[in-house]
Amino acid sequence: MHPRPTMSDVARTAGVSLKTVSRVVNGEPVRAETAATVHEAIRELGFRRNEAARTLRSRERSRMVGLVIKDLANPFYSAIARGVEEVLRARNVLVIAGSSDEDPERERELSLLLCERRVDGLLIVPTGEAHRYLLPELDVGMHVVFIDRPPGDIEADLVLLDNVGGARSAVEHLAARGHRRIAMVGDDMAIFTARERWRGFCDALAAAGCPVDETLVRVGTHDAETAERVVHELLALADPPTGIFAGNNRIAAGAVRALADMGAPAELVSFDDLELADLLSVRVSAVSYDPADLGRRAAELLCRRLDGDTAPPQRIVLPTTLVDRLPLGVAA
Amino acid sequence: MHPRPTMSDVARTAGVSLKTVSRVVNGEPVRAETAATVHEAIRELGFRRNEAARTLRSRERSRMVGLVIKDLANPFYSAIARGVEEVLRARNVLVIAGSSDEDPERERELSLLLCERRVDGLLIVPTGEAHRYLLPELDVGMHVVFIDRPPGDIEADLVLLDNVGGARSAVEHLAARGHRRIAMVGDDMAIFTARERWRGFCDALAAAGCPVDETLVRVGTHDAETAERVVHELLALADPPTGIFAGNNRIAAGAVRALADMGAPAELVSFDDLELADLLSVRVSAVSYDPADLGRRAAELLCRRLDGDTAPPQRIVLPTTLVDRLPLGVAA
DNA sequence: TTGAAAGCGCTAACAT
DNA sequence: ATGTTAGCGCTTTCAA
Repeated sequence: MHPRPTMSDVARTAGVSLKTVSRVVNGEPVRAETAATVHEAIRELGFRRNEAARTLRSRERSRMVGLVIKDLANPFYSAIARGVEEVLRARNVLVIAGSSDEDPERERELSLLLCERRVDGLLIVPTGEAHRYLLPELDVGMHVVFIDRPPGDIEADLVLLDNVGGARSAVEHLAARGHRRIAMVGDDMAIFTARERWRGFCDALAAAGCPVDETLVRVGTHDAETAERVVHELLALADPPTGIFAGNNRIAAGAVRALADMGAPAELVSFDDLELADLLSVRVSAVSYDPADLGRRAAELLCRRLDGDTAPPQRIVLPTTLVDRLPLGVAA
Repeated sequence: MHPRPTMSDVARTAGVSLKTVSRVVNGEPVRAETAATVHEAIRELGFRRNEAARTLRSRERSRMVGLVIKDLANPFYSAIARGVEEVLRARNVLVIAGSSDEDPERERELSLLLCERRVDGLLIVPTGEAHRYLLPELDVGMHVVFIDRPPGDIEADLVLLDNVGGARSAVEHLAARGHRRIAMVGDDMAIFTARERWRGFCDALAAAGCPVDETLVRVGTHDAETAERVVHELLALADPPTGIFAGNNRIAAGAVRALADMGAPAELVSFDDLELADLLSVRVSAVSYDPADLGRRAAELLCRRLDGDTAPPQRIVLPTTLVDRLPLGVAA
């Protein structure tokens, strides 16, 4: 194993100066014969330019951006990563991605590690409420775009889903099918998207002239197992719901289990679509959207900032679509 | 917006030498009072050390590894990414991840970009058959571990699933249930895993004393739509199969659609498990495994190499588990 | 067209 | 305990 050759090594081997090698590597004008000699030396030594050194000296951007998401393995977030990559690839920018696991401290740690690496920008699906630690970085020109949820205590660019509108459309869908007793099973209200979806749920009920029945509202449901239990409880009520709005796909999966178990005595609409939904034994309509779009739009916004856009912080809201999979005709 | 401060700036503000700042930042012994002054200046200026410069000078590792997978958004590959991250986080190593989209040229481009960034190692789910372009990098000490498929024309560390054994267990499962007419719907035979699973299929049939019926073998099926059509065709045969082995989850999804459509006249086993499989209208057993393990094992192997292990290229094969979801009793 | 010298932001090796 | 000098691998600047 040889040590990694540098431009000096190439220069020595080719019998030219360091600067000439630099010129060849950068495609600057050099006599064809000289260039050939240098290329020969490059091949012989297996030289590859050190991008970190180049960036340091030339004061160009690092062409890396940092992406902090909840969980790389979660399809929702990995789709975001993919959208980000799609946009940045065109600019030859690489993505350093990391999972925060919903731990604000880990999110902070990761973000600051990325700043030390001098990424050109940071894309964050925030977990905590405290983002003041980014202020010094914003001050010295780091660009940050938040995705899916707003940051806690700073103003910054933001790309969101239309959580309120999506939830509203789900409940309108149920109301239009004749349901009056509509339940909501939602996630922890500490989560921004859960609060927004709850707002949409209430809006739609109000618009439909249905009072909100507290006994039919179960927020704070964070996993599929709990959701399954909660839906069982709802269906066991004396006056059970005939329509159920599941606040996310984890909850929907639990709800599908409970409904399948009880012979589907209620209709289900889910925020987030489910894999192979058309093949499930229980019909489920869904508030659908392309999570990759969140990543794409955030990356595009970041690129505009890198290109010098200094407009005040933007807030982009992406629409959702309702996928109707409930049986034809009106229920309840 | 201030320019980004350097250690010199901090030194000037604190009225000390550059080296003293370096000492403080690195936690080397410094008089408490001096340290306080320096910390004050660091806070005031919003200084954060440039990791690229540090790495360049100290000749330490970059603490970044590159991960090249087929598609960041695909749950199989994003789970690999997650496994990699899990192992590397403990070492404070960040992951630069990119999608090759099954384009060997893109894979090459990405890998070499990562080498220019001087990542400490490369984890690649290879797509092409040509990996000689990595030889110069291997020669100067770059560490490469391949995941899920072997590289084309070089020797290197490798972490794989037991494709042959998994496929064999799937077909044994069907044979044990009394099936004699077992079909295989497999992916393109240009793909390593498809070839291996085909081998397992043949092995198991031979062991069960079933001849391989060519009319029941449909390889070259790359997407769910094709799989659906192919399974329809199989079921429409004069002497149709009673058991079907789907070579991957895309194919299984198509097969589930076709089977649901025809009233499930055959039993299905899939290589790769399906999301919410227990809730599908068609029962499907699966050859299951933890894709994150592929990433973890590969990252661990890489770490051993970084720690100086110079043993010859390793080949790690991870076992699969059969998840039996077919109805009790013997079919066919 | 080519080269020599300086320096990006930092640490190593040596002063003091 | 603190500072000075040199230099990581490269590009910039300026000179030949």
